Amino acid sequence: MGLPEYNPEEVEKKWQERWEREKTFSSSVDNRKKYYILEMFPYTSGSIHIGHVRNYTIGDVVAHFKRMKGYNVLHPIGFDAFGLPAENAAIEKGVHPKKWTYANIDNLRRQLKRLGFSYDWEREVITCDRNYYRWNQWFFIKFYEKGLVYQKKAPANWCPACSTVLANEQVIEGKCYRCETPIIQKNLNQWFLKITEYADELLEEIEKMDWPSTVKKMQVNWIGKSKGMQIDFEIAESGEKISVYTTRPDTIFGATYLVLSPFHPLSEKLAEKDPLLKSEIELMRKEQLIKGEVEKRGVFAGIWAVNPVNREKIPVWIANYVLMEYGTGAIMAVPAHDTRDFEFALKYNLPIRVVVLPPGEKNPDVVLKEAYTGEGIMVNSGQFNGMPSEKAREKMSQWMVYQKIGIPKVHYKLRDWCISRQRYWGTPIPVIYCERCGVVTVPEKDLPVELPFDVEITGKGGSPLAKVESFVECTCPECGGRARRETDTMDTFVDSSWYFLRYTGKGKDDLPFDREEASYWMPVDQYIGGIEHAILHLLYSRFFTKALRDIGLLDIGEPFTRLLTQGMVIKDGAKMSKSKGNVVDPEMIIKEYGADTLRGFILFAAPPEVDLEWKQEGLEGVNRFLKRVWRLILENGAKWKEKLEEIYKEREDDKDNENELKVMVNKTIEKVTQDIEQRFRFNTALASLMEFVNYLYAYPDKRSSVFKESLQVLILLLYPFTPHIAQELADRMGCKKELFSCEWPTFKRSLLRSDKITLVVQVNGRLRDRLTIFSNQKKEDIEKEVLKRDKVKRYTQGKKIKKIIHVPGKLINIVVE
RNA sequence: GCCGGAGUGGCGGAAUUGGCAGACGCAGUGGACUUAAAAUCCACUGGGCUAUUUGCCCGUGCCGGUUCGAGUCCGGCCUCCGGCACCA
Repeated sequence: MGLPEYNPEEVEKKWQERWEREKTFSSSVDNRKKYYILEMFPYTSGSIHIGHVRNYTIGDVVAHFKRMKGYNVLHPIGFDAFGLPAENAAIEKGVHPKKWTYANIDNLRRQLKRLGFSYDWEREVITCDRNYYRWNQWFFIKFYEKGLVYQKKAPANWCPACSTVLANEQVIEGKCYRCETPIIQKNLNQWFLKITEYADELLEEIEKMDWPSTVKKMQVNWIGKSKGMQIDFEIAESGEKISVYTTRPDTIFGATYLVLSPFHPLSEKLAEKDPLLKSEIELMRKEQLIKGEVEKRGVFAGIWAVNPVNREKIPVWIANYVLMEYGTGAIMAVPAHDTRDFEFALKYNLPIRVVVLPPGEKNPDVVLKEAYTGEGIMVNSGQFNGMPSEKAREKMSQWMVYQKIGIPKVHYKLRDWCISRQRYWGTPIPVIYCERCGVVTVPEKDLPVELPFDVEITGKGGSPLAKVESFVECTCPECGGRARRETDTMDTFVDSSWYFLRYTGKGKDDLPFDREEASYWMPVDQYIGGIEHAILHLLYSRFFTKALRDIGLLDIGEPFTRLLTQGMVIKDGAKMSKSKGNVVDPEMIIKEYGADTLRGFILFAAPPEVDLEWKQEGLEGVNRFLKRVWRLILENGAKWKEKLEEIYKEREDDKDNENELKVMVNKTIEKVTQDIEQRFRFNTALASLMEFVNYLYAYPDKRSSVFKESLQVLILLLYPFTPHIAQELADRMGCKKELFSCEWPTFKRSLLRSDKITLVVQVNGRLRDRLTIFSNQKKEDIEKEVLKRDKVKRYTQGKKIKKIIHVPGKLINIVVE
């Protein structure tokens, strides 16, 4: 036949080299409308895996599409390069973390280029570069000045295996998010970012975001806002105050005892006087430090409190189920209406008094089998008896405020973000401890505090930096006296909280990012990444953006307008992982089938947000499709046209064929456009392209100019998905331009439907017949014709027609009795 | 326990606003080409009853409802997946 065969490796390398040489996808500020598309940058351990390929392919489709739609597209990439794995490699293999990391980056970069992603490589960001992490330090100092950073001694989540502190968000089911070692608590002096200051704003604005509702919900739950009352109880003997926090002030008449956390200051005080109590409290403290549910235990504190609403004397207990970190560290126990209090009261035989009567219940002294936590009618509650509990909640709150017993209070589950890590491979915290001046931040001119290269990493005995004397010992920038440097480094989530801002400028080093460029490009229009970052990274980035706005560096408060969370790639029913041995290496696939086939398959196999089951056979299907496209184009050697016009022409004397082909082309354009633009459904977009190709193969008149233009449309529509083959075929057709600069084909509305339509005919909702009609036929004529059909008569004969439902162009349903 | 999400052929999935269930692809079956294989092309492919086609019945996790019409909406369950979890 003499047609060149499809050789993906040759084609792909040719264009990849050209894209690199000519910096094809480089972008800069201009007067077009901008579009910032971003995928979560890769962590620099090892090599690219299929999950990355999925993430980046989705982004690349959108980037190409938007370019063709005329947007000025920013599509950058970089590397998240600090973190524990680099140190683990050092411990296991004896490689320096820096060498290991940069070697990995070289490999990742090569692999990404081999996949042909349209990145602007001039904007590459590497978070372990001194020119990047110096800005982490600079932000730290700015935040410190603004009061958004503080240090405190606090019990910290400590991972014994990693010998470091972890943030709350990094503790998953009581275990380390990285190594799954059970977490213990340790009291340490640590640095915190005041994310709680933004709790309300983070909560309010999440509602408005075009994000998946699951992610929004997860963040809302994580912030965990609750509205209630802080109520003061008095200790009977001394008149001292104990404040409790409750969301159910309406149940206060049912409070039959009070409970203190074992960490409560009063528990501490009582323990001092009573050695027996002290040992009990210490035991409970230990129990509480174990994450997860522990059997409820408690002890009578030996004192009594007075319920402010009815002056009743109630016992004070200390129990392991009350947390010091939330509310006031003390609660009023209402066993009748709280499941935990109920369980505890049963165990220690404490009184249970019903104050909210469940609907249908008449007896105010009913004996409950379990706590009733719903709403109902108030009983045993003095002047509030007979009121619905929702209303009582409001009235009693007002009354308590008036009586000066309590005040309304809002609490959050969100905690401040602890950023101290006792590790080497991270950003040094720019703080100096001076014997005379105390805590001093490093002056801006001395930044960056550079991470020393010569260090011994053993994984044991605390921070490796603490052992580097040349690093630790320094002079105080204020008094010039002897001082010591902070040896903790920052959580790597700090690095990823602003990298998207760094991309907006090209390597300017007098500022973290150029304000003008940032205000042009930001916010990110579309962000794409794994659902596993729903809380951590996405919440931190939102906080950072707001904090940067408040120190005057940004005009916006939300970094990511639209978010897509892609599903995992699964093989043999499990997430791909080395330990399970079910990993598929993208490079092997590329070698065998080419990058276009890999990209095509991963888009075709499932919608982006759904988990994708890896099936080698499916890959071959997409490869077959690309080969079919290759042959279709080359066999019919059409010439590339500057402007498409034949496919939009409407002519009365069109042959059926021709009209149908035009409809097919226009419908395919519409479908692919909508699937990319509105729905992110690349699987159905590709399916419609496959249908289109099947149709073109079967088309009888392959010499017509409409057919030839159709081939060009096919190439243009295919380009975002499988750019190399599309570009090559366009080139062979004589296209002088790169496809990204070609216009995305439009469709003509009047050509979305052919003259002849197949109408579905139902009788009583059941399909009985099909009828071909002309789109301009009158409604009444169609109905008459339908009723004459044999297949219809069979079901309507001798029956009364009640009504006819006619959905024009779609179906007719004849309803008979 | 609480909060999300999802259940459709042998498989991945499609059906966008309530209107032909199963697009597209995989696997499978039959055929063409071939000395043969690969590649490619063509046809069939949810289940059952019919058996010449026509045709009829059943079918989207289960039970019920709304509607001319339900995979889609409503009520009640079941199962699986994800998140949070002594948060007062």
